[in-house]
Amino acid sequence: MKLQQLRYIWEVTRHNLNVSATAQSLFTSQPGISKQIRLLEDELGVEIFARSGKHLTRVTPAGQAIIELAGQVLRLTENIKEVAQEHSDERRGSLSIATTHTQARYALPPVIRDFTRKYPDVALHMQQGTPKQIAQMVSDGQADFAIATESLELFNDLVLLPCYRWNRCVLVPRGHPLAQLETLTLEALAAHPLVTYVFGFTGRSQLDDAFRARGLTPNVVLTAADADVIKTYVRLGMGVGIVAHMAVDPEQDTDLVALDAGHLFESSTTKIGIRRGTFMRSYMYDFLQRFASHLDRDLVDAAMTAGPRHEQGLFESITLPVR
Amino acid sequence: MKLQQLRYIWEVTRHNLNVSATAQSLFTSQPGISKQIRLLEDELGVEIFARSGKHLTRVTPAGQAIIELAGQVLRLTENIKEVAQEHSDERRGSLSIATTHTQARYALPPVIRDFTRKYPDVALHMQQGTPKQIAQMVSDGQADFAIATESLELFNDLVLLPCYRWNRCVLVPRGHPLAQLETLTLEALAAHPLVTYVFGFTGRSQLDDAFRARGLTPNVVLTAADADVIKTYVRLGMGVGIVAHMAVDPEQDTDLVALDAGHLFESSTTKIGIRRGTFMRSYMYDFLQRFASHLDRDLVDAAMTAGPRHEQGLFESITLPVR
DNA sequence: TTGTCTTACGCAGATCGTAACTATG
DNA sequence: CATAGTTACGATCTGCGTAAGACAA
Repeated sequence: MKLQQLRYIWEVTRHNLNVSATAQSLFTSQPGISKQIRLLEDELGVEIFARSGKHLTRVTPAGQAIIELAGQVLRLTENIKEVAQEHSDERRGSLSIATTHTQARYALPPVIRDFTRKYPDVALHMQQGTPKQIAQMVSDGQADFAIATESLELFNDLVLLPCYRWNRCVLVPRGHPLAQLETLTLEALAAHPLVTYVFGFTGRSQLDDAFRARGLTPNVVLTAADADVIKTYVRLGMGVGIVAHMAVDPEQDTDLVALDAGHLFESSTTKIGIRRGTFMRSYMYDFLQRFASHLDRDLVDAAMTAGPRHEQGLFESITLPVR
Repeated sequence: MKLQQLRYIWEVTRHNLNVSATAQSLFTSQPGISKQIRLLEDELGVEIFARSGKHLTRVTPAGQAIIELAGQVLRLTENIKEVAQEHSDERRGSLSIATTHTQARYALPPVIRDFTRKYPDVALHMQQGTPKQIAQMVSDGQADFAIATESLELFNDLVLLPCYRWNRCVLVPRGHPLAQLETLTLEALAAHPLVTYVFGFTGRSQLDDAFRARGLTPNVVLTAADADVIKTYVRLGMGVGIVAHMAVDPEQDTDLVALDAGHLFESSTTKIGIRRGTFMRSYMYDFLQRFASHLDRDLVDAAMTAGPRHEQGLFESITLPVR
């Protein structure tokens, strides 16, 4: 059994059992992979992939279990490399952050700026995606941190670190009737066409919940994955925008009026998800604390080593900042 | 990074950093190991072992972490092999049981007999040792099951499965004054020289506790690791024996009188310890249930996947058999 | 001086890529 | 007929063993 063989079966599975495509992505030859897989199967005495003729059609039950274990092995070898790098040069390495537009655009910039300044030799990758995509990326080891408000709890191999709470603003053009109201209500909102986040993004579910709880059906005419797009359509007069409070820029958005909506909706909590078992580089701890100052090393370590679904208790006594 | 390199650093550590001895135990050459370790260190860019001149003197901090991870990798590769074998031939394999004399001599024989009859192609190894030794063996992966009454809880990488409860008998030669008493008391026992188990064996601690709780100091004149030796000395008139109830054979021990002592001592619980993360072969589940019928597959799986120190709750509602 | 690791060197086996072949859809 | 996997073969690399050298206890 070779590490490469384990890598091959893992990668072939990730490429929908297409050996040729796997070979391309690994910059090696297709026969090489085929042969190594055969050799592994011979050594183990089990078929890992079921073949119909010359095509790999599916993973055998034994293969399921073996590939799962192979994945664990590969992640551990990654950890070994990380440990080695940490001890050879603790300021050099890489950090891959998967996140949503909202975080990337409004929450992360100052943190990223300071971080790259302090760690010029840490290669920083930022990948954008839907909350589910980014959670999947971290779960698969393609990224180190998932930063989002939604969907992270669906993956139970992720440790979730709550970072901050936030609430919403209603955005209207100057002179809009809603801006004249003394107190904003859900009923008033429901009377207007709305422009807000796509479902599955940026606390959209809390928004729907609030309307439903009052028996109202909001008239959402347009949804977008990010606040910049939403603002654009509010400016066009398509409707009333509902965005995260942090997405309002008092300097840039002078043509719009932002009405606080904290009393209308439950606040949402933005979290960082990290794969359980990930080796944490020192600069990773540093990043976490820069993003959310209560996330000190001890707390993070405690959360990472706590059993699945046990880590939330650690945060009960902590008051999260509100943004 | 190669699996062999990880195996080498792991084994070298287990052999007190003696490369030559490691090479011998692995039936390979010493330069081969040295070179592979060097190659691994070069690749990782960290020293794993600190050297003074040409001798490996200690493990570096980075090495500590790397070796720990390497161990996990190696255990996972073992699991892969087990999975493969389970799927290629679920009746062939091996089972290594580490246990104490008491279990091997009195509790296990019928189970072993039936088991080997049903699984002739499972190579059964039985290793005897002190409770601490056998727990260490399972923790190190040298054995699959640790069966004992004591010390297993000291290793928190073991899942503990309670099997049965048992109590003690007092053994005296025919005609001994204690045999005439209507009810046996601790005070009466304390008045006689005692022969019983060595500390750390077979529930010895419960025995000491009982005397101490009554403010008595037992006069233990002789201790042994097994009941056969104890009986021998009881026969020689050296003292009164206190052994596990199951160690008394009504047919063989006709020259001795066994007085039940269940009312004098707290009962002890014999447990099976299994390393967390071990892949369980189907015959292993079968063995467990033959040894303790309440240990069905679901219960064992639940205990194995429960977090450290959480598995005990699973057994709270189960009444263990008494032997 | 003994035990132990390192360096040097050569062989056997393994890996990988190219190219030709074959089966599937 | 195009796509994808297998077989065949040769160049290269790697791992391992022997033998000789170097350093500590």
